[in-house]
Amino acid sequence: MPPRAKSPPPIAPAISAFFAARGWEPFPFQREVWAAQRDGKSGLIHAPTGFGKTYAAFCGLVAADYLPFKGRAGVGMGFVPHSEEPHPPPTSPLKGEEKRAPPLTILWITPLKALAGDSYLSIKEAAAAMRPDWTVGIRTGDTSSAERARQDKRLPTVLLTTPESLALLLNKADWRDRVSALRAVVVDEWHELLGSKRGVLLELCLARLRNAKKPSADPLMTWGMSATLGNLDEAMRVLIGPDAAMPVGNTARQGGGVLISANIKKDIVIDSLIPDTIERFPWAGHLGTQMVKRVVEKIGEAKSTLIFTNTRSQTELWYQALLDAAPELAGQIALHHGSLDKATRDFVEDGIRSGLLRAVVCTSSLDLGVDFRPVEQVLQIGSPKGIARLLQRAGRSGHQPGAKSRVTVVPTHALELVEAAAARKAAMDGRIETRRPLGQLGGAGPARGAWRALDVLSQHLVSCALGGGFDADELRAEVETSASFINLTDEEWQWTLDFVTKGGASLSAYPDFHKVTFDAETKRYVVADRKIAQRHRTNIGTIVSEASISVQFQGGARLGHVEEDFVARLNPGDAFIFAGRVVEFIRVREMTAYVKRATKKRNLVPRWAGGKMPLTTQLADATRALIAEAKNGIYSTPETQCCKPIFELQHRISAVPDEKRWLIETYKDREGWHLFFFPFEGRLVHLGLATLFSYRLAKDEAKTFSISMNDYGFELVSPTEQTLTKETLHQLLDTRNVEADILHGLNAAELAKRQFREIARVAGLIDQGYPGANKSNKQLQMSSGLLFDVFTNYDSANLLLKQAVREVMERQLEATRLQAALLRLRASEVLLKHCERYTPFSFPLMVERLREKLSTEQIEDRVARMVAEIEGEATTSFDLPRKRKT
DNA sequence: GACCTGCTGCGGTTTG
Repeated sequence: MPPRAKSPPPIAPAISAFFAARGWEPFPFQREVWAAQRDGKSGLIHAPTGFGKTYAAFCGLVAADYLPFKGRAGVGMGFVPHSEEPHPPPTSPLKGEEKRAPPLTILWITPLKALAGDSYLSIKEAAAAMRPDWTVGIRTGDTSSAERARQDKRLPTVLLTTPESLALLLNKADWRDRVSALRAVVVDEWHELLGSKRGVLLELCLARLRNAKKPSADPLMTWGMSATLGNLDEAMRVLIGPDAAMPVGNTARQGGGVLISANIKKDIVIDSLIPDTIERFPWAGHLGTQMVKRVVEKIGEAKSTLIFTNTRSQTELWYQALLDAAPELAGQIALHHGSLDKATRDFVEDGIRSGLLRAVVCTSSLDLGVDFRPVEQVLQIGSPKGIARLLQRAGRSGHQPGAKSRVTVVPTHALELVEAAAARKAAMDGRIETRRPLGQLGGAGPARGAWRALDVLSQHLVSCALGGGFDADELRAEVETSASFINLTDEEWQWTLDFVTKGGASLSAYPDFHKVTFDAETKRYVVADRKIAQRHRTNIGTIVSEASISVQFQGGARLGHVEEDFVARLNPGDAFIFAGRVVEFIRVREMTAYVKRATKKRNLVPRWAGGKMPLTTQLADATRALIAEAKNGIYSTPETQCCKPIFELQHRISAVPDEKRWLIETYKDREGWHLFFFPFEGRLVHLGLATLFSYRLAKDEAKTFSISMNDYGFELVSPTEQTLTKETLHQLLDTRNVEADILHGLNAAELAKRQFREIARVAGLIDQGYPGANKSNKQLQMSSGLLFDVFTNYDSANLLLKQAVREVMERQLEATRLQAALLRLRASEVLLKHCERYTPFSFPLMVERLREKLSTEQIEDRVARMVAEIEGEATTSFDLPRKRKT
């Protein structure tokens, strides 16, 4: 008989003692969490950070595992178990060894490696106090090979990992044995994964884990933790899978999910830095550096400040601007963004934690992750773009129960003041954005135009073939239990299976694409080729980044990375600002740009091609509502009050729209006929509308339009006469054939081709190369472009091609939102104004368009002239975005 | 000497 492990201490007192020893309040909804976990249910916990969600979830699971499944009434913190009879301590399957830790019992998934490390410390501490027999470990890409080897022998009782590392774990042939004792999966920051392909990948892995449970075993619990979302119930359903469809209360096995939404009152203060005189405040621009003095003052008011910006280059510029304005801050401020070297970022993060740094200028790289207690205030430079986003950032300050979170929006142009006020109103009313699962549009459930991420499914099929092989029917049934693949059609399933086995219709001649083979003996799909297996494992995951070049001091430290295109335009001797310093470019060798400290003046800042986030629907709605107030002479916020002169001018020379009326301005000058439309629907929808309108206007007679857009509206300019009547407008707003017309108007093939790169990568059509030896962007784009052409010509039914078009429609044009916008505009009255000059609303659109076309000198002249024209009505300066001279 | 537009995230190995 194998020796029995030492009995763990009674659990309830251990949990109570753990909390008591630290003087912690229990998590306010702890009873609910634990009661659900005791009954083997799954669920989602939503509460502000700093209230002990992690401990609540973990301790409950510890107790749930410890006590027998039936007949428990509760544990710890005032709960008393019905039965004092604990589970028999786990015994080792390996003979002759003493005191083996229990096998993998809890899987803890985080979207960030850093978060895994952070939670590890908390969990390790809690486990040590309650279950000294448990082991806790981390497995991410950073895990050492020694630790990997240890884990490969035997996984720890609690394993913290990422979705990608979990997928890799399921690639191992014996994964089922390793998870046979698994009781619960916890997904931290689930909202970060939901709505992306990473989330889809995780859904598939969770379906695997659930399905691997023997019917006789206790069910696998899934617990998620999420920030505030407008659709928490949907987020929970997607996470916990088919459990959610079950009625609550029959048996523990069938219990539906438990949504624990802790409406803990968290004080959040949102305000704006109001410019001294709005008359001198820009109408356009994005940089906002004219507020630098005010920001320096703000920094002085708090012990520690996070300054969020919207782009990486803006971070670099603001860091320099702050140092220029307040040289005494040198050494007390730092910057942080995703293209900086990890060592620098770690250094900065430590500086915030220890309170050494006064202020850090950052991008959303600091939105999430480790807790920064010393942070007292948050500044947001420029539009926050969304309410949830602003709240997330506000939450980085006042990071403990009872403390106030505060964020101050620093506007970069006048209308951003209105956005800030709108965001505050919406936040106070609890109007928070939803995050829809990928491919699911409109209301709940698969809607018209819904699409499925078959690239992720393809990757998953190969993983399953590697992870012990699969039976097609069984796997299909399992896949369909994940929310993303509910109602998967026969065609989609068969196509994907063909794709991984034969490479689809056009690649059947190439054995490299026959990844999965059918093994007649075992009657299972497997991966027979070792090379294919290895290549698959090195390419797992759904994140596709732009290829980049590292920047490194010659013979010294790495600074971070910039994009190929930027480096391609540099000549040796050129200086640029990067990582908060001025460096001089020397040369490129093997995907590394070598630099040295620059003696000359800086003149360049790298630009990165990142996402162009539009104003969210909720924030756009709230902004329109405040503008409508202004139209009626109501200025209920300090921000709109400040903007009063601008609204009055807009009203005088054009009109101010409201909820029932939308504004179109026309204007004619030497350049041609200008049409300005102001739906206030966010820039992506505006791109779609601009494309749609220009296509429809040009359908009958050949015409060309220049287009520009921002989050408030868009402009069409025609060199030939273009007038607009209410009749033509009616035709423009026709909701029929919208997608077809947009696809005609856009170079859709080109867009889809670009989008296809990501799909080809995720589906395993192209390799990224080994980490550290990544292929260049051009290589990737070339091979994915080649495949795109091959499919288009020889395999037009390829479902990945169709997915590429859907992704362009939904991600780049927000087609669903566009349809809704059309309906709204059709139902509204139009205010059609012919204007004699540019207005506060149209001015930014004009600047936006000129920026694309004109050189710096030309644009300066033009803008100066335009400002002069407006002068007298209201004077304004402008913060003009400039084209870089290269 | 002006003045700068677009976020984040992960991942492999081992046969001497």
